[in-house]
Amino acid sequence: MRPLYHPPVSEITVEGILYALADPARVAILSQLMNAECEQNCTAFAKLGNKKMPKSTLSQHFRILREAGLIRSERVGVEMRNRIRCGELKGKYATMIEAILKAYAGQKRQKA
Amino acid sequence: MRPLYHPPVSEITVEGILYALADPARVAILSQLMNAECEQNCTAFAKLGNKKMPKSTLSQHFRILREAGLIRSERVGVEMRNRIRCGELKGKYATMIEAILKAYAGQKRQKA
DNA sequence: TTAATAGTTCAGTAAGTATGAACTATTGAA
DNA sequence: TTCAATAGTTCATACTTACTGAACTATTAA
Repeated sequence: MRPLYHPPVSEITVEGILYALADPARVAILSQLMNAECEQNCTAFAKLGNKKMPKSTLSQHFRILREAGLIRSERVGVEMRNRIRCGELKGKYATMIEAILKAYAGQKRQKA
Repeated sequence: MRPLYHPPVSEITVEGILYALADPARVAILSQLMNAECEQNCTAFAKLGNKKMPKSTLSQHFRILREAGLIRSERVGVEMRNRIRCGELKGKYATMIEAILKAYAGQKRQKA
């Protein structure tokens, strides 16, 4: 099992972040991680938006979020703890990410 | 030649916009359209970011921006005039789009 | 008509995505 | 230890999507 790659802040790009967030499932994950205010394991997201997701798919979503520089994953015992890279993203990308999450939230509210 | 499709505001989605803007070429187009403050034809973008782009590729980029609801294209004589759907996007998505363009601009400045 | 301009569409290939199945890593018994 | 359970990761394959040269469409003008 290859070690998880976390890009340094200097390698994080706007297009990488947008690519990662162009999928509602990944935005839902990020959103939940943000609200949780604490790290969560992957299984906490097994069913997002009333549809259950295969764990392989979920794993890919986490990889993409991780490699975009949005989250940090760390193994603790049998599980993988994920948390937002808040401190590192602040300043450069915080405004954009917040605006995206807010727009998604507004859209979700409107559909309901 | 099939008629160009412009989604109504109700069909514009956050994920669609993010997908469209997850490509630097398309962001460059949108950015230039925004700064131009007037409509521009496609050829105005033939070389973005110091690399010339095949016109078929450019055409696809415009189609994606159009179908995401970000721009409106209209034939005028032989050329196709493109402009941002400013008024329609205001309120719902303006903040997000501005934040994205600003983040891209910051990134570009830093690379230079 | 014919040519020029400005794209659009098609076709083929290349690259990316989703997911079941198999595998890895860790913990906790028996 | 060995076995099972838990929590993912990686692989293989099918499927979808993107890039781009070539062919086509639409408009204008000579």
